[in-house]
Amino acid sequence: MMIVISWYAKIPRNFLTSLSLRACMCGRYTMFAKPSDVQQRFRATMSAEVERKLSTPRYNIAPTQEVPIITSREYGRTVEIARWGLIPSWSRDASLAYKLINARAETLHEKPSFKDAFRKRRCLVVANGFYEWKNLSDHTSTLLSHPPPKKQPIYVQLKGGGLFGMAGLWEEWNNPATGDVVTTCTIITTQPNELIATVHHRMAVVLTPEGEDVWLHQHESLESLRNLLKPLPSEVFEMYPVSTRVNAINADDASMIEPIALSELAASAACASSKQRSLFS
DNA sequence: CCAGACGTTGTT
DNA sequence: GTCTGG
DNA sequence: CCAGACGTTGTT
DNA sequence: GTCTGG
Repeated sequence: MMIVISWYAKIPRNFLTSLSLRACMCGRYTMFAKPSDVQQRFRATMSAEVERKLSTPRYNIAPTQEVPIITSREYGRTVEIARWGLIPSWSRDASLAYKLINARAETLHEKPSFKDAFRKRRCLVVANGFYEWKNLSDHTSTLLSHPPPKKQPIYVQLKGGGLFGMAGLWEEWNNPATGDVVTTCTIITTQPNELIATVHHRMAVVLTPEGEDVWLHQHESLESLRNLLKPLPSEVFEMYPVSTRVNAINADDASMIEPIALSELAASAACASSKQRSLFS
């Protein structure tokens, strides 16, 4: 903490106020609702196996892991399980997957990796909330000799903590090595609303229930689909800092989303502008 | 035509 | 599969 | 997203 | 630094 204070003293005021804090979107999220709540919220059916997998609440879902998605089938909506990280059907191997955890809304209609899935395989990625990491170290590092890298994880959810669907795409890939069919998915990102813009320049596309209906409808015009890929207003979200324990891949329990005490906000409190700091209270 | 890439994030 | 680069 | 690895040869 | 794994 003493070190943090000494940095603060060295940073020119105008520099501090122009500091833009950065973090990443959609690299980690939560889904801890009961299977029956998922069914009800999305009017979807699920197999016994899916129900079994959803019965474990998740507070730290990471790329490459199995996640629940909502797809639209001839017989209605279903909850299915997909691996997070899209593998296009034409991939020779699975190496692209770790790169394709997000798809940019602005360009997905023209990218070879997403184009076909955008037309034919849209889905909802079911979530209770997601994490962002505020990077508090980059600009200050040019002024200070040895600043320790500081990142503050922030949890974002709908006010009240309700379930929501993120716009996603899914694919089936045939693994030539094993013959297995692998179902994968990706989460679409777009420009942020004002609240999330204080943290980062991208955000996941969260749909309204009405938007979900359009997104999952099989024969929508590409234009009306693209119109859905916009940020929901700031007013529907709330966010707060959480423990860095979420950094550890294997940490996964309800304490991940507990607000941490202001006294634990060392670096973020020291570096954040007053406007950004107000978000913590 | 064939060969080769096919992506996002953040950081600089 | 589909697009870009040569 | 963060954490952790980052390699080959030969031997078992 | 960059890639893979979770």
